[in-house]
Amino acid sequence: MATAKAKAAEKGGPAGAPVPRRLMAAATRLFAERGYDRTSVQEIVEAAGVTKGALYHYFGSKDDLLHEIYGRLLRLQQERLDAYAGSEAPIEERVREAAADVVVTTIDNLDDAMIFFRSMHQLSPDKQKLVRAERRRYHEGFRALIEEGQKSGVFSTATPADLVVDYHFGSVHHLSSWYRPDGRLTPQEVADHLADLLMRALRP
Amino acid sequence: MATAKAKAAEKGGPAGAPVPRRLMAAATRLFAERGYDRTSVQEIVEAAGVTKGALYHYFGSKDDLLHEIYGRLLRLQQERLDAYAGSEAPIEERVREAAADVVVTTIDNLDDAMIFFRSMHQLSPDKQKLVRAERRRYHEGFRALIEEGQKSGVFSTATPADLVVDYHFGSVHHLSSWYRPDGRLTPQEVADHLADLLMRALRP
Amino acid sequence: MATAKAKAAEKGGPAGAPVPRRLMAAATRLFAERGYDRTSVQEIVEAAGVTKGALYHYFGSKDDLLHEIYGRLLRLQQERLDAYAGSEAPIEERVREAAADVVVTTIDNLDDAMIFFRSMHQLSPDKQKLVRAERRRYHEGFRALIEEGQKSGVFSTATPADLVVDYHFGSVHHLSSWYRPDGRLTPQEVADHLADLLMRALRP
Amino acid sequence: MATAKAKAAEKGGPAGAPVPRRLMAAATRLFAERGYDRTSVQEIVEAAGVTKGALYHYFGSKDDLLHEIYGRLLRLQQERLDAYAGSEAPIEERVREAAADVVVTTIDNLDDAMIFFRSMHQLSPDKQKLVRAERRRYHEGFRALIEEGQKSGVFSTATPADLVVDYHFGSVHHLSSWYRPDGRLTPQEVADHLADLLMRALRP
DNA sequence: CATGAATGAGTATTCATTCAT
DNA sequence: AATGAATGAATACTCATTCAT
Repeated sequence: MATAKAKAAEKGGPAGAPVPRRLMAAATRLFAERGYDRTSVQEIVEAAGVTKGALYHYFGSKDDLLHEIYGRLLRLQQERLDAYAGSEAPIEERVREAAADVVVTTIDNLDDAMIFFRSMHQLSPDKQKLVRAERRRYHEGFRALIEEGQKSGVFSTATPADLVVDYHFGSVHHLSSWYRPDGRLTPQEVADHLADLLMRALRP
Repeated sequence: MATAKAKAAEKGGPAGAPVPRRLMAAATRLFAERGYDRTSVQEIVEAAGVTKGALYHYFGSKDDLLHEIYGRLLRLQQERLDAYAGSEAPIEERVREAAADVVVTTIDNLDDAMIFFRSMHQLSPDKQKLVRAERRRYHEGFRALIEEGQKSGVFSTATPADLVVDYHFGSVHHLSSWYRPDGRLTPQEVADHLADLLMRALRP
Repeated sequence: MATAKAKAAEKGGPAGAPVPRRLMAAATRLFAERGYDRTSVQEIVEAAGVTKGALYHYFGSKDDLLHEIYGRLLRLQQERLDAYAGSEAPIEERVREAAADVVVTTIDNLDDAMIFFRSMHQLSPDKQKLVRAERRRYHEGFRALIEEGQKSGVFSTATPADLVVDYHFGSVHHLSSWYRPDGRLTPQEVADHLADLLMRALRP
Repeated sequence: MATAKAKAAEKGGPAGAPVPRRLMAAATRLFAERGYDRTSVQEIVEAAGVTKGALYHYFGSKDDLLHEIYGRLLRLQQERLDAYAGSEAPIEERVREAAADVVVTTIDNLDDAMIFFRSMHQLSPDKQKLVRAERRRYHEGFRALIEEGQKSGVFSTATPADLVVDYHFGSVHHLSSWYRPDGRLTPQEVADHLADLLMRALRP
């Protein structure tokens, strides 16, 4: 039975995975499909094969599910940015790799990302504040890299670093509006192109 | 009273402006403030100083108000893009100006833009299809400009034109997430910076 | 039809009476029968022959219905007390009559009274505050009468007037716990007995 | 640890007292604070520092806790009334002392009393019947004392004994609505005043 | 043109209780 | 004796929309 559980849990699938994981998987899929407010708690628990009581046993509110989805994506991206920031590679390389990496991980978690950009404002005000604070931390980490490149002369200083970050992340956010897994380009190709555009824009 | 009307009508304000305009103004403000689904029809009619009957006299549904907001913004931007596309100026200049202009008009209509990016998926499927088609037309108009520059050799062909357009428009969509009217930069300055980043990225 | 309405409205009956009155009548009966919290909004609207939407069109919440029931009783009793307070009769007579009258009107509105004493604490805190303030005003009006009698020497001063009022009103509150319309004594007989007990206790 | 237990057990406190007692103490406090229906089983077990399983091990239902609170108070008051009834003192003295005593014990157990008068109707019908029967027994015991006084001529027969009992017990029930431990009068003073009012009302 | 009372299906959330361990 | 995950039915409340006037 332990092995059955382990097997089914691979993707948070409905069979024998732990209930909270099943709920998160169902919520993520449904929020991405029809949006947060168009998804009822009833639909989530039906998709997860549990009852409402079980959901509220693990999550305080529908809002909590949304917040957890954000947390999952934010933690992942922050972790990866930290790795690039702390690397020994030349700044130009670190920025290019970080810029491409965030594209790849966004595409790999496109449902989470779509939910993020569409539904953040439906979070309760206090949770929204928390998310914004974490988001800002991420933004500032990236900005620090850009500024480092500008100070060392490998990047143009024509544009304030803040704007550069917003420019790049606008395109990252936008991915969930147009990227289709069955499209012409692989995630890595898209990532390389977008990172390339950023690097070219930063040439002195 | 005629003067009072004229005065209040400046911004679609509540006093004596035509009822449909007052409804649109109220809906736009409220949708931007609290989101489409968090705004009730009751709140809209109260803010507009009319009754529900009046709203349903002019608009078929709440959904229609949203669709109308989209139409207003899309028509404006398409019009302006067409002007740049049809101009006699060198291609580089036309792209730079179009790229900057869409930033300025987006900031000038930041409420509309915020609603656009947050609430498009809350439109009814058929209206969503309509909007997407118009959006695609706009996208293709812009892509044609990029391709013209690539063919004539003034823009690098390293990145497919489609991706370039998505890159730039990602940052335009993103504006409503970070731009604040009381911020450091004027709309025109932001527009110049973002257009500059695009042009630098396109350098051969 | 206007006459039909008028006829049916006599007791707030369900037939043609105005919807708010029908709702109040249904709520009063059900709250008295099974208590506030054991009565669902669904049951109220069914008993009134309307839909939930109609209830919430006229009342902001279930709580509002309760508050309105209190208001109705409080206004009635305050009005009558004011009449006795302002009368020209000798103080002893005024107190006896007021003391008896509150018993009669309590019995005449026994459902309201029962709801009052059982369910007041289930009101929202702010509404509870309002009710308590009005109740205190009533209490103080009655206390003033007692004190007037004490000062003029017709009532004993052995007991503080406050306690006297609480003593009498305890028995008034208690009425809904034991009085049955089909019992041995008429409302007026009960009232006379209780007023008599008060007057005897107040003899110097 | 044994001493810690002993200390905390003084008031049925949470530390080391037996689990059922801790549950009763927590339930009593919470029911008095926010009412029976506004208190969840979860809150009770948290306040008692145990789990739901433990509660249902000792009590059949939430309802049982309420019933037990009633039983505790009723047993105490019946016991004390029986003592006065069986005493050798003159009837006037026995009534005065019983009337005062029930006031003191009500104030000493004000939480129990408040729960009693507010929440009796929230008991299940059959338990309610039981409680009412015990209450009636108490009422009749007190009435017998009044009647004894009336027959022996020391009390007026102007008022039926039943009504006299209801008059006095109305004020006892009412205590939990106004008595505050930090008020002007001690429990004994209040008791003396209320007993005095009763005795004065009964003067022939 | 405009009203606003009324609808009815829908929403998130709560909670006493059970039961496998 | 005790846990705590899970149930499932019930709850108050919302809201876009309709329609007789």
